This record gives sequence, C-alpha cells and structure tokens, in this order.
Amino acid sequence: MLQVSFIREHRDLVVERLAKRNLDATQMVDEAIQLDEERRAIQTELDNTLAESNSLSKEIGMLFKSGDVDKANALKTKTTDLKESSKSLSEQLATTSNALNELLYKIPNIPHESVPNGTSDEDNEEIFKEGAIPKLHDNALPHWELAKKYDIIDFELGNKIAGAGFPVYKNKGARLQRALIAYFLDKNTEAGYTEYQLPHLVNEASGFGTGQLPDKEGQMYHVTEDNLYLIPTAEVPGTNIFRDVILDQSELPVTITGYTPCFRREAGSYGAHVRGLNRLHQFDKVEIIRVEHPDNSYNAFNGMIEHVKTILNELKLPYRILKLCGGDVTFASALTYDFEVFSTAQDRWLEISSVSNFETFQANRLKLRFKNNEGKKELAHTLNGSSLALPRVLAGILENYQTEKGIKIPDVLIPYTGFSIID
RNA sequence: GGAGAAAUGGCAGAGUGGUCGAAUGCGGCAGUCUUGAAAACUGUUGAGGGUCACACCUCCGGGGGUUCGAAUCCCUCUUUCUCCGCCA
Repeated sequence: MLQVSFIREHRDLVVERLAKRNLDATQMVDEAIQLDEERRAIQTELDNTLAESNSLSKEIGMLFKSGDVDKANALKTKTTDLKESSKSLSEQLATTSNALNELLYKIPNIPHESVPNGTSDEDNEEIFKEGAIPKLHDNALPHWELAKKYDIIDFELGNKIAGAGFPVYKNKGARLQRALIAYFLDKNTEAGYTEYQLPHLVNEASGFGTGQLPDKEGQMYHVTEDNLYLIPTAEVPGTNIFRDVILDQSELPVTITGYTPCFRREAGSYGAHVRGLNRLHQFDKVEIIRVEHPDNSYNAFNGMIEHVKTILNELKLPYRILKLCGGDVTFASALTYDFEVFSTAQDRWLEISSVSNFETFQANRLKLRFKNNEGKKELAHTLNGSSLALPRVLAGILENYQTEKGIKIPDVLIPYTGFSIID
C-alpha cells in the first residue's frame, strides 16, 4: 500500500510511474488525495469537539468534588450536543477512512524507474544468460516421463490421495528433494541468512500484511472453520514476523531464510504447460527475505541476484535472468527479476525464482518501521526471493542431466543425496 | 474438549469511576563523578493522528455498551496460564 502522504506530495510521479503498468491511475490518485483531505478535515473537527467535551467533563468532576451539584448538572446538559456531534463525526471519519483505505488497497506499487515498458511476459527484458544448453541424446524425455521411467515421482498416486497437482516423490526422487532443500538452506545460511521454520498456515492479518488479502483470496486455500490460510509462499509467514515491529537502525539488515511447502489453488489452464512438475497445487520452496534500510535496498537486491546466480552456477543449469516489464511486475513489487532455467526436453524456460524489492509497499501495510539514527521512525524496505523453488529445479536437473545410462546428479548435490546417478 | 484465573508502556508490576498516558522497579539513552570503566547520583525514555512549531485528539488484548466522565463497571470475541481429558 502506498502512503497517502507520498501520493499527496508526488502526485504526478505516481501517475507517471503507474502508467508503466499500463494503468491510468489519474482518477484513483486524485480521489485518494481528495479523500485524504476530507479525512483530515473531519479528524480536526472531531478532535476539537472531543477537546471541548473533555474539558467540560473535567469541570463537572471538579464541581461534584466541591459539592456544587446544581452547576454540575447544568453543565451536563451542555455535553449532550457535543456527544451527538462527536458521534456523527466519528461515523463520518470511519466512512471516509474506509473509503480511502479501500482505494489505497487497489493501487499497485509504483514500479522502479528502470522497469521497462511492456504489456506481457513477452516484453520482459533478458539481462543475463549463463550455462550451455546440453545436447541431449536422441531418446531424451521430458521430466514426467523420466519420473515414471525411474520411479521417482508418482503423479497418479498423488492424484489418488489428494488430487491433481499433488505429486508423490519417492525413492531417489524423495531423497533428491530433501537434498535440494538442505543444499539451498546451507547456501543461504552460509551467505548470512538466519534459518527459520515457519507456520504453514496463517491468519487473516498475515495474509493482509503481505498483500494476498483482501484481493487475491482465491489464490490461497482457506480453512474456513478456523479462518486460516495455507501459505502460498514462505514470504507470508516470513515477512509477517515483522508486522507491527519497530526495529532499531542498528538491527538492519534482517535476513532470514526458510523452507516451506507452498500451496496454491490457481485453477489454471491444462495441457503441456502445466504437465508434470510445471505447475502444482503443492510444492516446496526455500525463500530468502530481507528487511533493509531504504538507502541500501537496491544494493541488497543486487546481492540477492548474485546469490541466486551462485547457486545456479554450482548446479550447472542453463538459466537466464529477466527484468520484468511494467505489465508483468506483480502488484506489490517495485522491481522484480525472474530466474528461468532451461528445460531442455520441453524446449522451454521455466521460472524458478523471482526476486523482488517491495520498497515500503509491504512495510506500510505491515507497519514495519525502524528508528533511524535521528530517532525518527521510518518505513523499512522489504525484499524477498526464492532460492529456490524445488519442482522446476528438479525438472531442470532431470531433463538436463539425463543420459542414456540414467540421470546424473550435479556434483554439489552428491554429498546431500549420497548417490551420483538415478538409474 | 471441560473447569478456573488472567491480559496495563521494552520487561516486571501498581492502579476498581474524575487532571491516569498511567505509580514504582529493571532495562535503554544523556549527564555528573572517574585517566577509563563500574558503582552512585541527576535528568530522560511508548505508539498513532494533527501542526511550520505548539495546542489538541486517540490508544491500558480486539470489538460493542453504560456514564457528563472508564485502564477501572457491563456484554462479547481472542489470546495466555493452571488443573483435568486426549495426544505426535
């Protein structure tokens, strides 16, 4: 959520930047400014009314104490009007504030100035590419065929137990999953991130804090009886650690990492693009989250990109980095880079990580602040990224590392798997 | 799941209708003293709105109510603790 004060002071900039999202926000922005003015005017009037009523009450108290009951009772009647007007003013205030907030929830984050214009993922800018695409043998298979051939993932079984999109990993497939999780967490903690194990269900306030609620409710599984939501990403419980928190500047940056399963309803399309591990209702992911001083957040962002690159280089997977265009950058993000790994047998790129700087957009909802060196409170910047999402990394490994004899395991993973080939 | 108790500032903990945004202690910060540190002493120390700055307003788990006036009384929800039951 953008800060109204920022919108008020940078009206033109906000409209101009939101245009990158192909959104004409002029009307929303002006309405927000208008509502904010109304809100403050009502607030002032209400404050004055309450001030008057407070001082009368005090006076009445004094009069009772001194035994001047008649005078006190006379004053009591005076307060009736004040009560009525303060009641109606409070109602007006609530109405206006709600209207303002409803509006603010709908305004997406303003993209960073470097975000390219564009309308869809086709306009994303490839900014980096690494790793040779392997030349596969003639009988190369897509990962879902490999999974069957080597009996490491059972999609039908998952279908029986839960439904489509809930694969069962088994044998060396299960072990490889565990290896990847451990490897990613080790890489992250070596880089200074503190490891957390977080709840997999969150309450409404948390869903709201990171922006999944109220609008993107359909994306999450909702446990209605307890009003809890299954997390779509560790970002939700991880970032909500800092809801309503005031840090000291010296505590920044805060860096955390955590492994969680992720649950997504996304009743999406069917066909080859969602086959196998490409798109699931439940998948595993290791996430990195940072809370940064605003002056350092883009520096930190670059550091996260480098960090994810290191992991992919070690896994020796062919990948590229895309800078998302205005049309593709998510609602809460100011700048997002996506990592995609090349899935050789499918001949397509698969998104395996998304690193974003939300600037103050989440912090404003979360009320995540820090006390700066002058002792003033400022909103912090939040960032997060996947390092990494498991299924597509797994798909990438299976497809790119397949040989006639079996699927080789990337060297860095062998200490974690305890085997060097799936055959 | 059943019974009981509780929820106050960073923490501990007073306050049961009238200058209470809240005693006191600890912690934090600043100062005095000291070569420096500790101790001791003095001062300071919650959040949000509002203002150029003051003033002023709101907040004592959340929501609602009673009253001229509520941290304090009533209703309700949530959470925590203790005991019992169940249990990885």
